[in-house]
Amino acid sequence: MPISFDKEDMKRLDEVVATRHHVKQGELLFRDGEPFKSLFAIRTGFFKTSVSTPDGHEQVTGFQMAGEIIGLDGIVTDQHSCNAVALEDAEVCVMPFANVEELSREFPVLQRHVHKIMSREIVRENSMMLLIGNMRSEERLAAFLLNLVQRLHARGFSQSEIVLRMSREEIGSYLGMKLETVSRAFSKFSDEGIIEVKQRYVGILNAPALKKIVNPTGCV
Amino acid sequence: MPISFDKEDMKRLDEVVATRHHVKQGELLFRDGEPFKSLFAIRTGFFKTSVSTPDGHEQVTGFQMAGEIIGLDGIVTDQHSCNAVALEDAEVCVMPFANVEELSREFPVLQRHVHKIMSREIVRENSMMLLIGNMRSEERLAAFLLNLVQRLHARGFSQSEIVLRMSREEIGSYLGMKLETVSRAFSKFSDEGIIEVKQRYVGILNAPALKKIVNPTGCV
DNA sequence: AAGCCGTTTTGATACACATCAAAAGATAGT
DNA sequence: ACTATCTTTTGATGTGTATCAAAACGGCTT
Repeated sequence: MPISFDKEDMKRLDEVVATRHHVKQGELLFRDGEPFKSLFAIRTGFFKTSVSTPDGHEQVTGFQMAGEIIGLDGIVTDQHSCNAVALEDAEVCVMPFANVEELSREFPVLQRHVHKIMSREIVRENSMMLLIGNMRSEERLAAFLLNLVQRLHARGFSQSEIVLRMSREEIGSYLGMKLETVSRAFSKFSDEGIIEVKQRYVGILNAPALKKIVNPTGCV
Repeated sequence: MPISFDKEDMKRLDEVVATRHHVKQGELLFRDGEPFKSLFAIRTGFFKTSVSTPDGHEQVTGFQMAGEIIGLDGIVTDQHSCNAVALEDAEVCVMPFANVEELSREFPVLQRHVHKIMSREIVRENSMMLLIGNMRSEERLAAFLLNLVQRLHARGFSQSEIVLRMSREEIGSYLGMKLETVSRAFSKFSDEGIIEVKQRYVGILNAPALKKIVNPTGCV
């Protein structure tokens, strides 16, 4: 948090994130239809969120990692409208939304922060629509991998190595393609020497090439 | 607005929506990259928002009508990240975001309202990802038409008649398909007697059939 | 009313991805 | 270590939608 607060302020702000919660791999943090009470800040671990069609088809709507906030979908109806599943053992801060709102009124910086988080999610989903609606399968996977390393790198992990926490099927669902197509795209990139794949480990050997796949007219 | 304010309050709240702005058909309300200052509440008219790939491909991210808010994308970076174009002559209320934030701190109902609007947009985009990622072209168009009449009906328009404000190409961009495919789906529905199409006029003759196309296992 | 332009429709063909199928490889339990 | 199960890879085939092309239609200008 960029601004300095006095001790009293800090104590109040701490209250909002006081309680923590552990979620084991495979467990739900919340599910579609459940009453909404709190946002969750991920401390450690990795989540996926997803929505479903009535006939059971799942669409992964996002993958979230440490430092990211989940649960924003629940605000509008006071009910969650998606499922959040831990893809590895995780710890979250439970932030009762009533507290968040109360403190936001008191601390403009926090208010601004909350607004930015929600806006960021809207912008992210805009770009996902662009991705799913306009790109072909290999472009989607390349964009996905670049996004993932970039976020991991921002958290102090390697700039060129990923250990995927999700299956091919989950990647496919997120990107609007079938698991076989995901696998084929991985193999193709691997054959071309752009990446190195061993199960869920992915090494990025040629990042510029990946970027070029996403944006063929590499005019940046 | 559901809650009652005293006169002084109303005056202050009015300030936030004091200035109005007219946008002619085809004109931009804001464009990608432009500094973000205000949200816009649509009073009359019809807008589309879109993002673009570097190579010029456009993805329509939404169609907005009276009563809806646009500009939320700009909050996170203080820059707009999409374009908003009027599809018919329109009037908007300009709501400087600094005012919105200030008054939100003062009036919890307003704060709650702002949060819900942002959350609603997040949920809408989740369902768009599901639509584009999992459904076939005819299902997408059916869902699109149902969504449109529902929103129009909520504004006092017909439950079964639409005058489209957007071209086949714009519909296609929004739904992740080509304009020819949109046209073919329209023709198919028309042949089947589900809808009546004459240019941009669409009459819905058999709403249940449309719903069944979206959700084949009509278990609701 | 004639001519021009952009939009929409319709047809023929091509291709990207889905689907179906099976083998190979990992992972877990006994 | 060995079987059972799940995940991933790879191949063969099918299909939905894109692409290419041209005609039909409607709106606008003069």
